[in-house]
Amino acid sequence: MNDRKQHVIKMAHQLFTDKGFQNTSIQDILDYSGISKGTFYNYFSSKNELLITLIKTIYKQLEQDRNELLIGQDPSDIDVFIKQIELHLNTNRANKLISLFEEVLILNDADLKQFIKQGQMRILHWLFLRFIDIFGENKRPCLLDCAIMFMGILHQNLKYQAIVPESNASINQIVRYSVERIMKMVEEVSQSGDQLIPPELLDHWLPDSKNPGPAFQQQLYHTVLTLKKQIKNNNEESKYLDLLDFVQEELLNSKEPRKFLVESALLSLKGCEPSFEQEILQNLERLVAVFFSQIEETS
Amino acid sequence: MNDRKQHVIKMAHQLFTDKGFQNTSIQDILDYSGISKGTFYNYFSSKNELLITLIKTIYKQLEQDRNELLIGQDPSDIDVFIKQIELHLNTNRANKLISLFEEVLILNDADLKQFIKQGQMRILHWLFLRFIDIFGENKRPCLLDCAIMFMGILHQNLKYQAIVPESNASINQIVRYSVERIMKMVEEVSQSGDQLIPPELLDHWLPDSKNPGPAFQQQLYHTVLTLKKQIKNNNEESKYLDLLDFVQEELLNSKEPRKFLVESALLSLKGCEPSFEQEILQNLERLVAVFFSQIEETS
DNA sequence: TGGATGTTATACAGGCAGTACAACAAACAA
DNA sequence: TTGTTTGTTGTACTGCCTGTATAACATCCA
Repeated sequence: MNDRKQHVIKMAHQLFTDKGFQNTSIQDILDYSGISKGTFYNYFSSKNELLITLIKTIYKQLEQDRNELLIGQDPSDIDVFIKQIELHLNTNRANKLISLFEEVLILNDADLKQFIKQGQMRILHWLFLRFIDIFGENKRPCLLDCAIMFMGILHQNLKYQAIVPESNASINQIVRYSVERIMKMVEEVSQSGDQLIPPELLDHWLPDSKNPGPAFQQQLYHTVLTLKKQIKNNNEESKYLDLLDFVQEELLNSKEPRKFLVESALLSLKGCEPSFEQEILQNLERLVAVFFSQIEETS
Repeated sequence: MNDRKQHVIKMAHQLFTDKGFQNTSIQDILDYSGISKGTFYNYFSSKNELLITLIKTIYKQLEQDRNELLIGQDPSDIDVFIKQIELHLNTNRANKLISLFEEVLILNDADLKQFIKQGQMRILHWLFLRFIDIFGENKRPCLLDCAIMFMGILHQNLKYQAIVPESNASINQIVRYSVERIMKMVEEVSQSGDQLIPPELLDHWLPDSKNPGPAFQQQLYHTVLTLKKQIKNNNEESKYLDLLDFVQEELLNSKEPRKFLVESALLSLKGCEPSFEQEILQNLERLVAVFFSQIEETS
């Protein structure tokens, strides 16, 4: 990435943590980082896209650091787990990521929402896998529930601890307290046999990068179908049908999907706007974007 | 409140739940409710103020309904508690309050933030008092922590349940599951003796409780509850229970509370002095006095 | 009948996001 | 060297938003 672009991201990050995302105007970013409007829109299509790249860089680093803590250690060692959680929390706090996340979830930007939700899903997935390390494969059925509840317990404890006037508890204490609770809870839940969400559902939520998950397949299939129905009356019917088929085929069954071809196809489809409902076409675009972002992450 | 103003609030509420708070412009509200800009700014100083009054009306109703569920019931009955929680969640869902809340917490409006945070504190406080009802005074030291964690568990379970494709779990199941967990957890935590936040801090967070309103309601209801427990062994038990219920009902839900009746009831209660802890009864008297002094002030 | 109060319509100032475009700068190839 | 490409700048513009101001109109009540 460009040095200059990097610099803009850094300055924007500072502004976001100082004044909040919403409360930072693009003009602020321009002034603060000393670039012109034209350049900004050359780098990013919007403030949201800037935020996405910002969060991506932070989290890529975090996941790497977090996994390094595990190298050469016993994965069932609870102290290692606690260290990893603390790393998470400290990163979050240092970058004020939580408030940024919350802020973003409000915005009516589908892309951004999708992106954040996937990030949370990845954390949940990681937590689930670590719980299996720690508590054992035989407790698997209840461990997704427990991972979900652990996030709730931890966040809530942190939130109210922050309000306490003279906060006498360190992050370490809160994490240890929360971990203590979840350890007992895992025992209790696994004995009771209760289950809210079977862990298999994780695969639906978190499409395997190279092998798109069934949920993704279904969504794509459904979207394409809806679009196909809408072009019934068009005179260039077959052309658009072929384009849609191509996109679907390339995403689902090609080993190395060619991004440029798919995007070109989308562009052509857009050219026939009146035939399509705007919303559905945007859905397709979103799906394609999600698909390729996952490809690029893993490579 | 003005009928017209009420109507504006109603229309705005609909727009907010449909399109989100941020995404609804004042112009939208003007068009949708058919008033002019001048009138709007005559009613409210800003969109934020409108939101505050909106949330206030909803929550006033909710707290009343929620407390009514308890009248004449055993306060330690877990099923009553579950019903109250469900009422909360259903109201939240029906009004899309949660997203509104989250949305608001972002905005850089200090008033609004304060208002919402106090609302959350009130819920937490209520939860804490209910936990004392349910689990007993002797577990008090850990019950604020448990109330906090219960909120985390419940919200997180709901959040991820909502993502499940074919949500086969009802709200009732989720609440029951969460309550089951917290019950076991209370036992565990109270035995371990761990504590994160001492319950005394609640008083620091909450605004002064002298002024009536929701805080007053909670105090009243809790005082009455404590008294009820103390008369368990009395031979004229039912009579005193009825008296207490009457006082609570008259203060909270009557449009024109009859002072003479309430005071007569207090006198009768005093007649059975040995059964009551002096201090608690005086609390009740003080609350009643405060209540009527406020009534007389405003009339 | 006349004043108080509430309401409307409209114009206006100031701020924001995003687009468009002409002019400039630096790198690079022939 | 010259011409081209590519990135950058500054500025102007559209369109949407909030919040203020005000003249004209409506309604109620004494």
